[in-house]
Amino acid sequence: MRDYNFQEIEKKWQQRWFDEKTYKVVEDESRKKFYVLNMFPYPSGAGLHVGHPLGYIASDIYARYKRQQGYNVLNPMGYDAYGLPAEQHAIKTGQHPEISTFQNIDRYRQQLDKIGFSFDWDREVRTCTPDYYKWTQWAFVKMFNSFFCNKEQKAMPIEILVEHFEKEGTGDWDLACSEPMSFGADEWNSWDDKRKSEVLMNYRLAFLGETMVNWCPQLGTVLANDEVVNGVSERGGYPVEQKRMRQWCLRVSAYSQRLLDGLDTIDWSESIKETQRNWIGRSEGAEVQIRVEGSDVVFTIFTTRADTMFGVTFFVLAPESELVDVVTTADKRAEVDEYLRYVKSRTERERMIDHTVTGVFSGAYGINPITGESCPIYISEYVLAGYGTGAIMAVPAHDSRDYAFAKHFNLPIIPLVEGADVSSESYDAKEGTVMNSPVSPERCVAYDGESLCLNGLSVKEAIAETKRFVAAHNLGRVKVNYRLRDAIFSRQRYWGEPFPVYYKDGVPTMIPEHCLPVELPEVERFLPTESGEPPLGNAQVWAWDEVEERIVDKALIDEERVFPLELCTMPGFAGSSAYYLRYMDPKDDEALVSDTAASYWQSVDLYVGGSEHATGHLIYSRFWNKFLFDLGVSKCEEPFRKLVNQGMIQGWSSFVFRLRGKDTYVSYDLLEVKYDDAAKKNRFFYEGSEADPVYTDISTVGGGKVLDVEMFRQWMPEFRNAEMVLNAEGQYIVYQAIEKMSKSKYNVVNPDDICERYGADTLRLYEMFLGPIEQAKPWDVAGIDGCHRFLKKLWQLYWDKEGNLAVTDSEPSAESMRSLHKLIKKVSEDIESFSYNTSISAFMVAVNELTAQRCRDRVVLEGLVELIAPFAPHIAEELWHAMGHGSSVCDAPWPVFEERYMVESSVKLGVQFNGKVRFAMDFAADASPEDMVALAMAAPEAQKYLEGKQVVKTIAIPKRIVNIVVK
RNA sequence: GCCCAGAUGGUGGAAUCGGUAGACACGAGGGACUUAAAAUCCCUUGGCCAUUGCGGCCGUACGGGUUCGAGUCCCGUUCCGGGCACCA
Repeated sequence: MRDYNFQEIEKKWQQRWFDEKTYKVVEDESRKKFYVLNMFPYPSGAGLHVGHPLGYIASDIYARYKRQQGYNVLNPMGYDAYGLPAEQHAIKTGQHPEISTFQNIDRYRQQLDKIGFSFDWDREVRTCTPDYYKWTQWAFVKMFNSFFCNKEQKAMPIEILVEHFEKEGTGDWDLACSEPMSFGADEWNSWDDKRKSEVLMNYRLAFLGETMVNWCPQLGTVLANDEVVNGVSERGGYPVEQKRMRQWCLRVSAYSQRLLDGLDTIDWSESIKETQRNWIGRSEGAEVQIRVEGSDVVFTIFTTRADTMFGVTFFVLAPESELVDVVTTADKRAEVDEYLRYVKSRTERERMIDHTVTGVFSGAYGINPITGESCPIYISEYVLAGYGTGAIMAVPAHDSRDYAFAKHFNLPIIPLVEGADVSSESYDAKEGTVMNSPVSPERCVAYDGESLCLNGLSVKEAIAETKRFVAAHNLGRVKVNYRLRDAIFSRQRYWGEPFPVYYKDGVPTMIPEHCLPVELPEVERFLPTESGEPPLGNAQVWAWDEVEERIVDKALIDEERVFPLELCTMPGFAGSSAYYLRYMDPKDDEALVSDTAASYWQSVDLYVGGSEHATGHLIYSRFWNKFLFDLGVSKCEEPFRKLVNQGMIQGWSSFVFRLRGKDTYVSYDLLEVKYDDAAKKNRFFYEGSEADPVYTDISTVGGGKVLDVEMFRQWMPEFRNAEMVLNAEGQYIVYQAIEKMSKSKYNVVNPDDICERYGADTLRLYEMFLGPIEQAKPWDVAGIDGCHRFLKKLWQLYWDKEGNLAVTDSEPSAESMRSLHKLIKKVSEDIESFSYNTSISAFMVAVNELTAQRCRDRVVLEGLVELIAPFAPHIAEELWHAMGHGSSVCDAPWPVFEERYMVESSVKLGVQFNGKVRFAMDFAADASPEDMVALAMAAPEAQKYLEGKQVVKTIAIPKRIVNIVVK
């Protein structure tokens, strides 16, 4: 017997793959390409845990499978190296974040190398290196120099817009913008450069905008919408407040429709597409102009329920709306100001949780253009400034929020749908027949002799009719609104891409493309400056010399040629938005990606990563790609054709219980557990005194939740002299809970330890065997022995008792060939559908069958190695070479399934009577339904079901089923 | 509240087209080998009844329906997970 020495085998082949650059890939027009990509990791200080490789293994299997099928497979890896943890580490230790980041990257690389991935490391990218972020800055400059035409639905160079303005002013062009503007050519031509640049800012895809932002005081920076969860920061959980600030933004909203439409063309899970659809939040409606009574002021409201205009009893403005100031009457000023102060005092989180009705009357009235009636204008925080126009018409009968407001302020409620009972709640459904629209003919204004009447129509018809009426008589327009907002692109941080921007007389100006990259300057301190500037304010050499085109000392700033540079840096998603394009051509100095490389690789065929990026990276990346597609750089409208979301692997956290104020720890089974309703958690008591749960490292806990007391005492000094209260069996039982793997929870399982003990191939197999790839599951080491045993059995197929290769060139038996081809079929199908867990089961069955058959035939055993190679590449490589092959098994052809080996002379089928299976019997494989029925009825087992009964019906499907219905 | 995805043994999970439910693995129990342990191998393992007779009944969250036949399709209910949420 030859032992399966996995440590030796894996070390040997990993070295060979490295030395021979087995996984290096080059463009080759003669072969079909396939692009596999993992979401690249942020290299954290905690290193890799067993959850990280899950997706990498799944995609590696697919990549290796495709390569064996003859595809030219691109399977790169890199690092998302900019991030907050490295900066916070730097603030704490004074060490430059680049040092700790690069250390972490080295550690990741070592850990990844032990698992045997087929990455082409020559294509590695790191978002924090200047040769990489040069292209992040470049894309930003391109966005700055672009506008978006709504009619063409694409980005175009800003020069075209300037030319248009010079000739026609705004004209009839429909443009994506921050604020709608209207001016003539004369007006434009009369403006100075500063004014022109301000106006252009309204249209640029990367623009400096004065907007409400999520400001996080604790982090000292603004955050994008997807970085704020439940009103607190995603990282750290700090409160977030709304603040008006001048920030760089990306006009992601311009691409709303394309981002939505693209979802129908890509192979992503329905749930993640739905998440993105929600996030984009398209709603079709109408904008209607409302004139303020007794003045020329006109404001616009947005509604999706145009049909309810006859039920409007008041209007509401968002407290942040500029209109508040305009409409408020003198006598209400004090009240309104007080209300605005109250709104400002509330945090985003308070506003989200607490929905009590608040608001104030502005003193003004708006005229409903349909009824001609005046309704009071209120100000309330339930109307959001950032959506629609920041103003609404309130229809309490058919909107629950308006209803609550109307009840609170005693405003009238007019029902508009037949049979709707609005005595205790609003009727929000868009169903039913419209009435009261109008109540009487005189309560309706005629335009050009036509007045609106909706009575008798269905709600849906009424919506369409009102939209038509409003548009036809210039009372407003049909409008599509999106919830998706522009991305705030500035971060008041150090460890990120610097902006290629300087301020010339306060006008933001791009640094010329040929001067990129603008490298991140050195600073003394990574904290904001004393005057409150972002950390880059600490940099001394941080000013732009326009004549010499280089970065110079700040002290040289003058009015002619040296100007201050932007102090903010770009957010985390900047570097991760186009990295898949850079992998195609990572060393190119002339372009983000060369035209040839982009044309060859097109887009990512398979993208694997976590679903937590659904509203962040996966939206930004699609936006970024669409922009680059408009530029002609990217060759595909969508960057990721197929997306697979791997589930998180959770850890088992273990707790011991410390008596409050003592160094005594009580076994879990001795405690009394009480549920505290107020705190919504369990509390634990021992002999009347309370015990607090304390994390203990999972390595201190053995099977059966028994704590190794000695190990526990040695684990941390604070437990050295711990007194342990044991149960009757003399054991200390811990409490365990499933949580996300995290360093601070001491529940991290490290892949290195598994590789050490069982080998990388076992780890790969086991992670895939754990269950469906998309599903979250706790890491449970218990099952790993099964996968390890399987590899040992596989190994034994190839060696005889003396340890020599046992493979022979004999003619394989029909049953061995059947076992093999059954496996080929199953595994090929499973890989295509990412059902790796079931293909591993199929391998186990096949190996058991071949062992029982004492199969030694080369044809079968080589086929087996070819099939297992993507899953367990090390053992496959070893066996492949042992069987006399010189080249790597990763270039071995993928076996082709042949139906002829599956042919069986007979099939075993269940025979049913009245739909229940009663017995099984053999039928000829080509038996006709009639023969099958006859044979089944003649069988001795059948007699007791036929006895005294009449056959009503027979159903027989060859190779499937025989059913006989009797009565 | 709206949208999406789920619920199968002690556990992870199979059943890909409506056709023998529980593959495969873990755990558990029993046995072989061994001084012993580890390793390895064999048997049993959804529930209940019968187990000196090869068998019977029930069973895929719950209640209905379609069908010769339903884990799978349809209607309703409950529960768990995820997303969105004063978005007009």
